Amino acid sequence: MSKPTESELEILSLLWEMKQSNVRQIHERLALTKDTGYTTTLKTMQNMHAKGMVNRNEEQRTHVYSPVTNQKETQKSLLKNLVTTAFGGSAQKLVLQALGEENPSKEELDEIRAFLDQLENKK
Amino acid sequence: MSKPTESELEILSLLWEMKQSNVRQIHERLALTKDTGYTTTLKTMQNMHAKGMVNRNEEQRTHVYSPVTNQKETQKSLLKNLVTTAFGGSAQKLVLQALGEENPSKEELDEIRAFLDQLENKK
DNA sequence: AAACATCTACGAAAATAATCGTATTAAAAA
DNA sequence: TTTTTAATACGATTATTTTCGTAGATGTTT
Repeated sequence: MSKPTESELEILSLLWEMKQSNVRQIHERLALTKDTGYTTTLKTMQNMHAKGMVNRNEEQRTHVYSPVTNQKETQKSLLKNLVTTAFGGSAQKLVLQALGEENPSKEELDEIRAFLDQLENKK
Repeated sequence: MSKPTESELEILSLLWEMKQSNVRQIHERLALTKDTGYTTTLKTMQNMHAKGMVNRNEEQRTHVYSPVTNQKETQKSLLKNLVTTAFGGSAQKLVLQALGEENPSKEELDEIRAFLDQLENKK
């Protein structure tokens, strides 16, 4: 799967959230934060379909789109890409940096600790 | 500072590592992993200079480039961007996902734990 | 049925990124 | 000094992304 562009990722994010959607719904969500035309959204979604990034149900006149890849899959590849290009290949550095910026709550810290323990037990 | 493109980020990474460099050196490093012409590298670096992304010392015929922003700064903004666009704004999710992929060593796990403790003490 | 609204398809334009060829100039070597 | 090497500048080309206008088809309302 090719790396989604910024615009495509915006739409993908909405599709993950909505499971499936037509162009109109996506467009209205986008229009909340972004000044863009309907046909622009349409075209982007058509492009995504042409790239095999989304499924399209054409049974009805109003096509229904859904993501091909799940969110985790995509997040994984984007993360990997960022680690490689910006963190010299070190996921460890990315994690520490992200933690430093995040200002996590006590609960979040504990959740991470639990996860670390779980990782360690696997070994 | 505008978001660097993929090519620009490759070059930035090398500049962070080398502190400063001329075009030739950067190009030779790039050429190890990528089939690209010298003038392509040159042009990209000129573009980066035009965007204010790198400094350029023109005292010598061979110009010397250096990064304007440090690595952390840039990593921070790229991370933030990824969290926003791909992780629905949740840095926590990004951290957990990254940890899951990383398969960290015992030492790395301990380093993260230490960092978590340090974060907690700050509160 | 006529007018209107709302789809998709299609193409084209504008903006951005990536690539490279050529010209020119300065330094180094012969 | 002549030749060769190596640097920058500049423009052009290609590819990709973003954007939108228009046409045509299909519903919906009056």
